[in-house]
Amino acid sequence: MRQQDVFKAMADPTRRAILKRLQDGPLTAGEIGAVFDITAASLSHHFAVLKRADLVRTERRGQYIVYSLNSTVLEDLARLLIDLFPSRERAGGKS
Amino acid sequence: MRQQDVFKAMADPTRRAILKRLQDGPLTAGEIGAVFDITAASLSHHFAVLKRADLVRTERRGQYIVYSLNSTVLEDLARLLIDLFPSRERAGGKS
DNA sequence: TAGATGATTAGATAAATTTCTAAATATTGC
DNA sequence: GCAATATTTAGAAATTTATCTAATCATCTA
Repeated sequence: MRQQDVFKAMADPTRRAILKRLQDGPLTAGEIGAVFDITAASLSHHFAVLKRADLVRTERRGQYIVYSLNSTVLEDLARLLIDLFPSRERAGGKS
Repeated sequence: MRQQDVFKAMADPTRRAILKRLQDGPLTAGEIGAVFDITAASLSHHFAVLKRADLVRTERRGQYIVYSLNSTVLEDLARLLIDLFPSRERAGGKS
């Protein structure tokens, strides 16, 4: 996981909304974009950022491109945050 | 938690490094900055961003200002990410 | 009170980001 | 092959961000 790419990707509200839309299953680019007041080109840029962070996977299906959530990266990110918690100095070194 | 502020704050590598430095306990601005190749002014900007996100708390101690980690926001953020996991459609609606 | 030290604020600049329009690419179906 | 549809790429404009220097504010100590 390229930490920087993932945090950068998560820093934009539109991209977080895209991920949320993908929670319930894969969607085509058009289906995702339908609810955003933004051009398809801008959407496509956001998809590229999410792909670079490996937060989404793509699969072409005929004319369409289907996006799906890659939750393992979300999991890694959550773990990383938890690892930032203050280490209560118990014997055995920093947890 | 202002989601946007928190994600924005986490998107910068210097700020993440600052948080990491605070894992083992509070530090003054100067102590934190000592390991970064950056001016005190720039550091101060980063502190402001972290404070706005409520990721750090400050306390003046004489000449110094002591920064400490506010882990509850990290916890909230981790939970938020976990809640983005695909909802395996079990009876009872989305988890 | 002055000088020194720690830290923030103000203002400027360079780089990155978001968004747009227009053009290009991929695929379907006639 | 051509037109229509779905999506991405290219290039430009506006905004935001990270950084710097210089100036200011707060506190300590002599």
